[in-house]
Amino acid sequence: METREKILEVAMEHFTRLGVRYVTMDDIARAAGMSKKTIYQEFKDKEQLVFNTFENSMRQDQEFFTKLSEESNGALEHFVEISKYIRSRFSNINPLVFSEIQRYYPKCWQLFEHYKHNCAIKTITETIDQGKAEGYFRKEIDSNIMAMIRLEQISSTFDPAKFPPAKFNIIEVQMAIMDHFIHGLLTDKGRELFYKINNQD
DNA sequence: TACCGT
DNA sequence: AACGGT
Repeated sequence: METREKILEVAMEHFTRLGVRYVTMDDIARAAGMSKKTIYQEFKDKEQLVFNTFENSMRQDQEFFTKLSEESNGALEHFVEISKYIRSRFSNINPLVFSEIQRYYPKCWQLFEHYKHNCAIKTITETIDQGKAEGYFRKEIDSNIMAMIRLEQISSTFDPAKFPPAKFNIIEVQMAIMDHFIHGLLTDKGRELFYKINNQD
């Protein structure tokens, strides 16, 4: 594997599991089996490593979502698949990582914000529109407003002031909100399919 | 790996 | 004292 990719992979695993500030450059060098010098040849400083690590991971997520929407059999299945992905993806993430990045790595946080406003809202809006056309989602709802609400819901689960990790399991909160959100969109026909999808596995 | 500055 | 950076 390429040196740079190896570093990004090790860094992502460490940052998400233990927290960005807790993990030192020495830790990453040791885990990647290389010297710090090698890391600093690829990345200017820790801030850049953090930025590139999350940038890389978001790119991978984006690729996954694109593939998912190409393969999906409709908007509702798509939402359910995304829900599964989120569950697996976030089960290993220390929920404190996001507030940590917001506070100490503002450039990296801006990357998240940029993604939210330029990609995520568009993708969710399109999926809701598709579900309407398929007759699974209510036509009277405003797709764009619901997409924005959905993003705010997801963001809120990572805010320790709203859902303290000591009291709440983030994955459970995510799943509860997702279920509630989808029910708000569904037509009778959609609800029928939704129950069918949920009971098949 | 040892070391320095913060 | 610990950690980023050389």
